[in-house]
Amino acid sequence: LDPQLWHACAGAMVRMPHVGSKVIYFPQGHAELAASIPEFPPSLGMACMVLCRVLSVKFLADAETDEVYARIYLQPDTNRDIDLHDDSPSSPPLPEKSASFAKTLTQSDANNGGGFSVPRYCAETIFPRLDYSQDPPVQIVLAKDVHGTVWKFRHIYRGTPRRHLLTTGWSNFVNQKKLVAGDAIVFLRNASGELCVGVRRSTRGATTSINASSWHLAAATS
Amino acid sequence: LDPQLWHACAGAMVRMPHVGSKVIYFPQGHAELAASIPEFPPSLGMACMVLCRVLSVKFLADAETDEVYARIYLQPDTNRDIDLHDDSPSSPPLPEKSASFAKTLTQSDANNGGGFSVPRYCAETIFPRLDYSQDPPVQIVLAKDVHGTVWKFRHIYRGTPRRHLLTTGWSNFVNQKKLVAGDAIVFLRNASGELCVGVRRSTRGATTSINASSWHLAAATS
DNA sequence: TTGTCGGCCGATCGCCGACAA
DNA sequence: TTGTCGGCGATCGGCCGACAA
Repeated sequence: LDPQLWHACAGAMVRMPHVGSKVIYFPQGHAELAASIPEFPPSLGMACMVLCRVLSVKFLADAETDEVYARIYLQPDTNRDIDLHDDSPSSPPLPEKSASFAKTLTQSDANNGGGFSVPRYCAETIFPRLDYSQDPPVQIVLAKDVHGTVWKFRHIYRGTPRRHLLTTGWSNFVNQKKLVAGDAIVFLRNASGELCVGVRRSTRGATTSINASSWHLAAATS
Repeated sequence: LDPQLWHACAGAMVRMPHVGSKVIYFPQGHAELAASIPEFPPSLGMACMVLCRVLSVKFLADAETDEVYARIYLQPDTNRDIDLHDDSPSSPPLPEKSASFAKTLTQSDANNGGGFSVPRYCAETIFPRLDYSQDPPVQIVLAKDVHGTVWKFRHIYRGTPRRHLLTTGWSNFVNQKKLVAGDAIVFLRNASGELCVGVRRSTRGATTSINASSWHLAAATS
């Protein structure tokens, strides 16, 4: 899974810690977010926070919903003094600028009767160059999702006044991904120049839950 | 799950042992059918057959495919002499006669474009009585599947020459159950007079596999 | 008796520009 | 610039009897 696509789907608010950096783990905060109560090793005691080292970070996406998440392995750190200034706890903006664009789906976008209204900025900076000498200008656009699956869209520039639209292929995408108005779609041109597409679901209904049983604290010899 | 519907779906070849009866369990035969190798308790040794008592028999149907199967608990029997004559190892034909009819789906039945051609015998003996004074005779038929879900079909007697057909509702049933030509459908009128419907999938592709991990031999104190 | 086919009609899908926010 | 709407043409689902096996 492309880290840039992952970050574009997660949104700009999300910063992930680097491997080797120090973080503070809050068991209670984790427990409150988890769908079921995670089991903590008794050695941890009832500490409200645990200073940890990040052993590994894996960027993942749910196979069904495409929702992105990360699996982070933590090791309790023996160094008791909480001095986080020497570590950069959050990842800096990615060095390679990858153009991305997110749009929340309108009712018309999500209606199965129609297509997708592409904001001009997205069409001109993210999509492949369109040949405006045609009338109307049309092209087929291919985009990879988080699983590597390629989706095909007909991209046309038409109407009065002129606007960019995705028509054929869009309806299929909406149905397969079960998108509804309010969900967001992310288009991104990654470092290799490939067009990618991701989704960011609206939080209505609190569908996002953390599977507590998949969480483990690395056993610390301390 | 109605035992009569279960037997109708399983077919006439399938006979199930009664609770309390003696059976011979063949570990190797079981292992060859199972998807993964079942683990046998070491106390069993390498016996090629084990004389057992039937502790319980539960008639079940797969939640996804509707395929019927049974969960049977066995207890190794201390009585070493293999004299099965006093026990009736297989269930006799069910005492209450419940009319049932099975038909293998033709290409036309499975085509999404069409309906289901009901053999006359099935329509006249299994289906609810049709009012032939109408022109054409039509009725709505309700049928319960193995999960208790009720399916609705339009049953009409029309055409020249006249024949029984299921039209509206049939296509939906075929799609939901993922039926293809070669699969069989079972109609049955159970003891309570309710119409039931089951499926018996063709064995092409050997989709039926036994989940070995769900099998256990009752620990015998012997 | 019943499996397959072509006809046909209505529903739905989805592409379109008009219009207005 | 772009969200929503009504129009409308193409496609598809599905009901029908004809016909033959």
